[in-house]
Amino acid sequence: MKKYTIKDIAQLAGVSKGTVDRVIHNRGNVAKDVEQKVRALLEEINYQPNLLARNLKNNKIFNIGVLIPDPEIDAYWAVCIDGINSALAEFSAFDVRINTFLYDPTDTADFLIRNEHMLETSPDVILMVPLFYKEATSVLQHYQSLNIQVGTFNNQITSSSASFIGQDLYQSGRIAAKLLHSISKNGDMAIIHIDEKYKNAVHMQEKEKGFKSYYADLEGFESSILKCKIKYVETEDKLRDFLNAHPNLEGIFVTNSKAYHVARLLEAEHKTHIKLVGYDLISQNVNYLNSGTIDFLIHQNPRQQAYLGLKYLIEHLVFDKQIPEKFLLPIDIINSENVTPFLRP
Amino acid sequence: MKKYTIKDIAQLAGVSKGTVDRVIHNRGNVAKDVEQKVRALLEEINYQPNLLARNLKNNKIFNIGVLIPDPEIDAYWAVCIDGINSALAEFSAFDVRINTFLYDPTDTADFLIRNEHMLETSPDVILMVPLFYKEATSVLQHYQSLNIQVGTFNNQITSSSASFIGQDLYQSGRIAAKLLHSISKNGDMAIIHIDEKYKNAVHMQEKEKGFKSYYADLEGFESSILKCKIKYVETEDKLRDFLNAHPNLEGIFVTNSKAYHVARLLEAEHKTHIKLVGYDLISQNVNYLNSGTIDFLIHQNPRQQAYLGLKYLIEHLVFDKQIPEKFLLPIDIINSENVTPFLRP
DNA sequence: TCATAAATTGTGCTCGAACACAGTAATGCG
DNA sequence: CGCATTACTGTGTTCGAGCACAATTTATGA
Repeated sequence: MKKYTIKDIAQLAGVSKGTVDRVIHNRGNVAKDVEQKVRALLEEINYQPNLLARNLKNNKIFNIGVLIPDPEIDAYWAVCIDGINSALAEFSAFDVRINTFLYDPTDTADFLIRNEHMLETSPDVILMVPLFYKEATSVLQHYQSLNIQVGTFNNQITSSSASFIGQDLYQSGRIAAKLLHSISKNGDMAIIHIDEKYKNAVHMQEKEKGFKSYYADLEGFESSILKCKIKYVETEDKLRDFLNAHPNLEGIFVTNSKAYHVARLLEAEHKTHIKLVGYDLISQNVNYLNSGTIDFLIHQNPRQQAYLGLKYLIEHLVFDKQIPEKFLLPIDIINSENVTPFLRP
Repeated sequence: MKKYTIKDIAQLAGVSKGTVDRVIHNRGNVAKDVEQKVRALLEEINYQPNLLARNLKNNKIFNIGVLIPDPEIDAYWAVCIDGINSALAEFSAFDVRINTFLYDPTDTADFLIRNEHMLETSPDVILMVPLFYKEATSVLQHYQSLNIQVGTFNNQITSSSASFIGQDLYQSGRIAAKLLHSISKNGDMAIIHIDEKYKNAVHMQEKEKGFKSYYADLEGFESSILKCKIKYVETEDKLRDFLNAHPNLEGIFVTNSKAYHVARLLEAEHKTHIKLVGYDLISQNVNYLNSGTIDFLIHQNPRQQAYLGLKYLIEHLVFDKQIPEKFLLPIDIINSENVTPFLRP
């Protein structure tokens, strides 16, 4: 009934706990027959070391480096801080310290600078959002050569061996399509990419592919899928032109968190009959969700991504647990009626 | 930088660790001035005991009793077992044992019998699904008098002080209404209660209220909200009659996991144009979701409910953490495109 | 004043794993 | 054979909290 300890096994094998310990850690200096005997016993009773005792002894202060975009510059990242704090609170029993470094999500140079700063704190493991593919790739490679475990979220750097937590972007595009299809069957559909200052091109392309694949699979869909790329600065005018140029438009899919720009325009132009699906529960979007101009939002759950990322790293440090190489969160569909619980900290 | 230990505080206060320990645990026998001094120090440096060390010493085997409906009788509960196992795996570092007792969800007497069996294992804490209000109330009262902490999920027994994890049923009714409203605007709506053998009447009523409240808040909704109560045994015929009696029906809301019965009939009667929203990701429902006959399912997340319930109890036992009195999970909207990740174990 | 009780404080052991180091047995070699 | 080297094994300390018990100081009463 009670859990077996090293002492128990030593007794059963008729040796001392030192010997059992040597076997467990493959530290040699054990006679072959004794080793086999002990190993057989360990196997038989499925010995699990007491992690509390192990960790009590190795009472190391773990230092975790966190490198994420600055929420002051893009509010999307604010909830990540919550997620990180949740994970920290959960493991407050252990001596885990974090150093958070915020970088400007519009500035690749800043990313590299902050990364240098982080490196100076000599972190044991690292959690980061690798927004910039090229820069992140080399940075991640560097960490691999330093043998520092890195967890990433939001953006997957496929060239790297770092663990990743995020969502299936292709599938989320399909979900958007399914939602638009279920609320407006006949007219044209538009995919609108509103460019952010930093390159999220891969993100948006994946979503577009998913969106298109849904309609391609559909039998009997006669209307067309339009596409519109807009630079952040020219949003208003170009969007208005686009809307006027396509009077048959019935649904719009905005591939990032900027759906509120479209919503604002739809209200101004009295075209709120056009269905609108976007991403992310930032306050501007939620307002338009509640007013009915945005119909659905897809929740990328950055809070949970950060939380899980940190949790996996801590459990790896503290309990030697394996970090899943890739974990895709379920994709939440949000409308005005279920949004509230998703907003709480 | 390093975490403070009792020894550190003792040194700072110029006393022995025994005295500090007495202050921390209010065990008295400490001079008033010394106590104040130590207390001030504890406050100042925000002393947090090393939970590893604490738990290493108190190496007690915790015994958790779990009382839930038998998944063999109602498959809905199968995922709860997964959730429980997840929580156990997460805390495998601690000596936490569970004894699971499965009761027949159609049989109040069986609930009481299994409860007796559980009681015989003298559990430290209990996790249960209190399906039957009357029986559960008295059982919970008994546990309260025995000073055994109980966590409940799925069904809230308002008369009890046991902690509860579940969902806002009223709100989930509103969500169903919003979904149906967004995919079919003009025709009549029906709320269908398919009676299960056990009384989930409160559940279904709350959902109905929420559903109605959504349409009541709506301006310019002219059609009617119909209602249909069906006993499990008479499903087919009565449903068919109901459908034929209401040719203007455009949407159906099934208030429990039995939407697949309606879906089967809709397919048989070639009335799949009628929109259908139901509950729970059981395989029959998921099949109809994928075939398109069910449009949305609302996910009550029983797996997460069980997981969280057990997690809270374990953290209470192991870390003395407070158990939230009531925790309402966010309500997930599921369609055919986002269902897959929600099904994994 | 001194014995004794009461109040207060300090010491030392425990939990289980990890590891350093001491101890013992076996073998090699001149 | 004797001494050294290797091969193996056992002992004891550490981590931090908790608690029993010993030790010390202070108060009380005759």
